[in-house]
Amino acid sequence: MISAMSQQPPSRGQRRKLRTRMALIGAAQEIFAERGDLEVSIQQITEAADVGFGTFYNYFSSKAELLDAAIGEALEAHAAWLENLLSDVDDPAEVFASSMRLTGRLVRTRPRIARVLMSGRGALLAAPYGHAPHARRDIEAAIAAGRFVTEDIEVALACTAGCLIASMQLCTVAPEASAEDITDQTVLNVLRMFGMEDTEARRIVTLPLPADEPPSAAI
Amino acid sequence: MISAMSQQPPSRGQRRKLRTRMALIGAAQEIFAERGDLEVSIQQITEAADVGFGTFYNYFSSKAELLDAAIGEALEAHAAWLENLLSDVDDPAEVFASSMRLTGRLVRTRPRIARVLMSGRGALLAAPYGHAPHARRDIEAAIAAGRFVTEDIEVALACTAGCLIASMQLCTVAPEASAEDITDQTVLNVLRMFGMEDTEARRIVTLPLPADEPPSAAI
DNA sequence: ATTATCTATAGATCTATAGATAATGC
DNA sequence: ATTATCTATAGATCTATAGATAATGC
Repeated sequence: MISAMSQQPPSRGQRRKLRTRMALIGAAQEIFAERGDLEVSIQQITEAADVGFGTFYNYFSSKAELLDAAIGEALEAHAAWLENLLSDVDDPAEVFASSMRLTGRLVRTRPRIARVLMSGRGALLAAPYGHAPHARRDIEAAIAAGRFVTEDIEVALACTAGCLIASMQLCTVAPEASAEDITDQTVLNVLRMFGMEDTEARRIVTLPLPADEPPSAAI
Repeated sequence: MISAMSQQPPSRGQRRKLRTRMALIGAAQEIFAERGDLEVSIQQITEAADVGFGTFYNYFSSKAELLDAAIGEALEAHAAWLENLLSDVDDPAEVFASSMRLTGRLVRTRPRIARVLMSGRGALLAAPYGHAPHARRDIEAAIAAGRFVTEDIEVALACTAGCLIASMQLCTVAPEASAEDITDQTVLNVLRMFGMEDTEARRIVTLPLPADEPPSAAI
């Protein structure tokens, strides 16, 4: 493939293209996070991204296409961020729980990316990319290690995503509530759902979390 | 209040107004269920509802207002349907579980209303109307009866809604899967989340359900 | 007579493209 | 010389309203 052959560092032009693309995606993420929907004109998007109107069509052929790219980018950045923060944790149950706890806290620490993850058309743990495959792998490893019990892993994954997104929405509508408390309570509920005994579940949701660095400069 | 004073049966004109209003709401529900969003012109809505274009503005001043009314109507109809079907069940844990099991099955039996409930801006169990207050009351009664254990009822309600909606979405993307199995597995997970012991939880999710009559003629 | 509904349309968008300008690569 | 970006605009929407028509109530 051409991309595998050209191992040159990206030229100035390629960097410029990437910057323009990310400006459009970033503007879309911001608008999507604020209004929950892309009910804006392409002109408003290009203005927010500070690029010429016609430039939009050099990158995307419709608003929906930009929206998909914006959600996909947020999911990938989120997965990479978690992967990086938790790379040295061995216990899959702990990786699973800490990933949820870190994600829930984003509602306060990085509200825009949190809103994209929440809305993201329910793709947070259902998509075949982003963090979803990691979460599935953690659940399977925890089952193999005898730490989780569940009958159907697809249903378990859906319930996990549903609990997390719903509790993030709860944090959003109650701005004065503690997102840490709500999130950790949610994770405790999920661990109980997986048949984990109470003392061990409580230990896992009170472990110290790694320092929360922004997932990417994009959003 | 005037509405309390006028106990006359509705006149022909009032019935006509209600019909027109419900035609608009029904068309919006249908379109919303199909596309997941109201990205349609008012003209297309009025055409689907088979009313004149200008009539729209006799009832709603914007598309968003119609959308809110459409979601609210679906939530109310759904709550009334469950209330009616389960009115003679005493055990709150059973009412709670059967409500979830009936709702999940709507994905197959009444896909349009199911999609409105799923999308409904996460309001299925978070709104101050519809089925949400009933579910909260059932959880509280089950706690009082010592059948459920949970630390925070708001979080518990959010997790319940999240699991149900996520599993309904799972049923939607896997049309060949058994919605009964997925839904009952989900309810089992939720009951486990509420600290219910396994044998009792399994008994409750295998109880016979009342016959599934449509919630209303509107959708 | 009153009230709801329909038809027609003005004015305000919004999209997609064509052609001009600016930046990059050799 | 090539490629990306910008500006300007034609054509196609879409919204909101005004005025005409049809249905209801007395």
